[in-house]
Amino acid sequence: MTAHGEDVRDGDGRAESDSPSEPASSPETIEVPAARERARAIPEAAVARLAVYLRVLSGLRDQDVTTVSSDELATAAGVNSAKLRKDLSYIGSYGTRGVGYEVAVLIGQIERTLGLTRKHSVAVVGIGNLGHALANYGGFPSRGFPVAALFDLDPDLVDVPVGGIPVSHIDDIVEVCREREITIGVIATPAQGAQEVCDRLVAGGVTCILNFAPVVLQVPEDVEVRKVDLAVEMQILSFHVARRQQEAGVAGESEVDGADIGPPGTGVRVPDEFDSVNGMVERL
Amino acid sequence: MTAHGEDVRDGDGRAESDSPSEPASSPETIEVPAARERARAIPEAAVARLAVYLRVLSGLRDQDVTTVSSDELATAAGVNSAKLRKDLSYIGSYGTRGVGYEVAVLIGQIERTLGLTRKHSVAVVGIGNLGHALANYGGFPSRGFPVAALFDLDPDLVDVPVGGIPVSHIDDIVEVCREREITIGVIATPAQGAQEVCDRLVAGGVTCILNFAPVVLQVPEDVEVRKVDLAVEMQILSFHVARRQQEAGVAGESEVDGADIGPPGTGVRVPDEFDSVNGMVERL
DNA sequence: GTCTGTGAATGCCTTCACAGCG
DNA sequence: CGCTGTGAAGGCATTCACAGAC
Repeated sequence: MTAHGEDVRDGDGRAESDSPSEPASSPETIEVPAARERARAIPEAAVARLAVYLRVLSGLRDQDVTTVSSDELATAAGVNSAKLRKDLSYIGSYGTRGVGYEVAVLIGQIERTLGLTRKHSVAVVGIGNLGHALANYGGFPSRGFPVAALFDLDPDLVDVPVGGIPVSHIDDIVEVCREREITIGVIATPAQGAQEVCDRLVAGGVTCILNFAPVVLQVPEDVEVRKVDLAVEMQILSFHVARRQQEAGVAGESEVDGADIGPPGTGVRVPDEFDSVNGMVERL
Repeated sequence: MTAHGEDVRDGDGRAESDSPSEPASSPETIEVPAARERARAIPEAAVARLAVYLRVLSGLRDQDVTTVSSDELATAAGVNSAKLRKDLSYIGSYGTRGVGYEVAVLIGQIERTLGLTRKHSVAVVGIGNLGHALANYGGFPSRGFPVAALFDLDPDLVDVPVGGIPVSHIDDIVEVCREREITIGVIATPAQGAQEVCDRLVAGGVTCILNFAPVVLQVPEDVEVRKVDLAVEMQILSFHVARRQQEAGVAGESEVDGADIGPPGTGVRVPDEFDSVNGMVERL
């Protein structure tokens, strides 16, 4: 999403996803600006796939491919061609019957639809392992997502530049986000601080949040949250392993080696919460 | 949804998601073992949420809460109570009418359903930032996901222990996975090597893969893949920013500052591919 | 003939609403 | 009377299948 969805969407939802996210539809707005309102009409699931098509198309462009059919593109993106055509139809008719799509045109239209023609300044909160990675990644700024602010709680980290940007203290989230016009906040903190951080980001004018902390964030309805939860992903995989084993004959009920995780339910209390797959995201 | 999601992914998401993932239903199998076949019947989206409920329930247990109603649990998990009850109904009837659910019982049943009563040895491939984080995270082994193998291409890393486990060379994936009975493979490499790595994991007997590389992996149908794609997540958020701005009056068409990302379609070629949000996952 | 674009059909998931148990 | 469990209804998303442009 999401899978997870995404979902949600779920994901995911995906998706998966699928994955995550809660659309919250407002049926009060009447159809008026037609063309402008089009965005509204694109299903969440389709939006997620458009991003995938965009990546594939970029790859094709790099190989100097100028034209592609729905079948080729669909295969490369891992979907069937009917779905792909329907997805593309939401953003308009840019193909040529009997031929296919022009790669450059399609890239342009998808970028426009996804709002990638505009800069989206990003703030990363929680400069642990993942935070570091995000801050250092050069592909972000070049793709329209400049990382413009970093935050952490640790005084030892404050003012230390990571990926060229000095880390600010969490207490300054609101004012720094306001100043630097941050639109997207990435929460890479442990579970405990996440809601607090989220509140501050929202107070600082951030309307979109990507949450790696294993908590369900409470936000006003005009704020969009997407969640990436490794614990959930692992457990979904676990479910599929289990299912497959059941199917493949009850005989295969091998408990691997006696090493049980402890009687579920009453079981041995585990250090703490899968909670933090996000602990993994903590200080290195 | 991420949500995987997909999304499933999404939604997701997704699924979800939402996200990600492709169920691939086989309608040939006839209903026979009823109870055993139950797992089959649980919707993918519900499985993702069960993992969320499990986390919330663990939190409640830690606070010594012994009983919880569908309403309380639903609120804490960020879903509505009808959905939660339906999800729980897929795994059986463990509530008490007029009262609610016993926390311990529910935890046990969800763990059983998700196959968490069994160990799932994990291999992490690509010991960059994210790989490091995963290898170091103590919550994995304690929750039934022992990280039992690490792989990287870099000779400088081979034999260096990370999180207590020495890194093996990518060339040895097949035999090491066989030996250590790895069931879940996590791909945290850049895009280029991902398919190759995936093939080796599969050859080594891995049936479930969590993929962080921005590529659509090709796998046999008996292998389950979940994808986590930051690029997609960011772009979905971007879409929502764009949509919101359109809604909030056309006037607000502020291009922030003239800094465009370059004419989409024909645009300035960007370093390379959002491709690797995964670059972020590369060597620190 | 090829391949896109799209109404119509199908199937999945969510939501409703209430019967039934404690 | 409260809260669970669940059939039935409704809403989305995917898939089908074909008309129409090239």
